[in-house]
Amino acid sequence: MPLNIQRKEVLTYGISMALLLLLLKWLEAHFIVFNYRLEFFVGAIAIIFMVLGIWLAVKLVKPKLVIRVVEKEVYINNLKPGEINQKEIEKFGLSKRELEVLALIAAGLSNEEIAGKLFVSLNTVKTHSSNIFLKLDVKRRTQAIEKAKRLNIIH
Amino acid sequence: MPLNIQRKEVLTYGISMALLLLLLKWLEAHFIVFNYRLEFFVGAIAIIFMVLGIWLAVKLVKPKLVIRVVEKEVYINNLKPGEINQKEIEKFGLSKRELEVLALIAAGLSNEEIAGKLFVSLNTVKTHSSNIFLKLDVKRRTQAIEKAKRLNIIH
DNA sequence: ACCGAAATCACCCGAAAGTGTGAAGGAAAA
DNA sequence: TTTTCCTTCACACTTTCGGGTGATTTCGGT
Repeated sequence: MPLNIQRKEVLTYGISMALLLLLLKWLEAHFIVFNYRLEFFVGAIAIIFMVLGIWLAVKLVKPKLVIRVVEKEVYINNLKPGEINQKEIEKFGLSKRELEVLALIAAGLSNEEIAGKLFVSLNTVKTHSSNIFLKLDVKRRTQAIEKAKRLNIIH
Repeated sequence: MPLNIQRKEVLTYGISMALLLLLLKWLEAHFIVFNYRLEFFVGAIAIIFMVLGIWLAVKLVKPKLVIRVVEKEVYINNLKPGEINQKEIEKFGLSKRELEVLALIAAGLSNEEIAGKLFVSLNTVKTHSSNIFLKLDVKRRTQAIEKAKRLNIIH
């Protein structure tokens, strides 16, 4: 139990103590104390000093610290994993179809496979990918993948 | 000052109080108390109850609750970003040079650019990348990127 | 000293990717 | 209604990629 007793508080306590003893002396001198039963007198003293003790302790004892550690999950980039950055997409003006193609490119599909999956011709996929590269300002599909992943345009 | 007085503690205090009063009675009954001066007796009572009060207060003062929020970074896959999975690399038997080439492929470089960066010929880079595709069991560089990133072989 | 893996390079060929241009239909906006 | 954008497709052409084969050098381990 760490007691952080400061000089000022001790002084206050000392003065209180002295005053109480003075009162005691006065009571003894005037024989008033013996008008009451000894138990009552002792009980009063006990209560007074106990209250004083409680007051002292509450005043001076450093509050107990209970540290409750709460873990807060923090995602890097303010983005939950797998979340896409809509603002970046709008910034580059990528259309819905172009995003589909971009995602499939990043998945490692060839243009022909993409064409098959989207039910369009190979030439269409080529056009889309060319437009993607233009809008993203890249030269190759691998660069497009890198940039798109870095900017959270695709997961 | 919030006092959190619990039933058990109050009981303990009550018993202590009763014992003390019993002691007092006994002392009074045996007239031992009057062998000493009244001030000493009262002082003893005062000190005892003050200590009791202090003890009570210290015991019962509600501990101050401090909530400490610890930010915990959350990563997918138990791997820190940029951390690589050495076991996967060994599983595929990728050499050091092949890893370099793989990283540059994933960075979006062309074979020629990789050759320039590694001070080797274009044919060497082609050989490396072919071996990479064989070891990773993929057909294209984009597939290699996808697989390598998924398995944390590269960042 | 020898072996095997790694790294280097060359050449050829076919496949895939990317460029440029043009065009047509449809939907939404001005 | 006109314009703009999206989507679709074609064709020709260039570049890059990837497979196959073979060769040389270097380096660590037995």
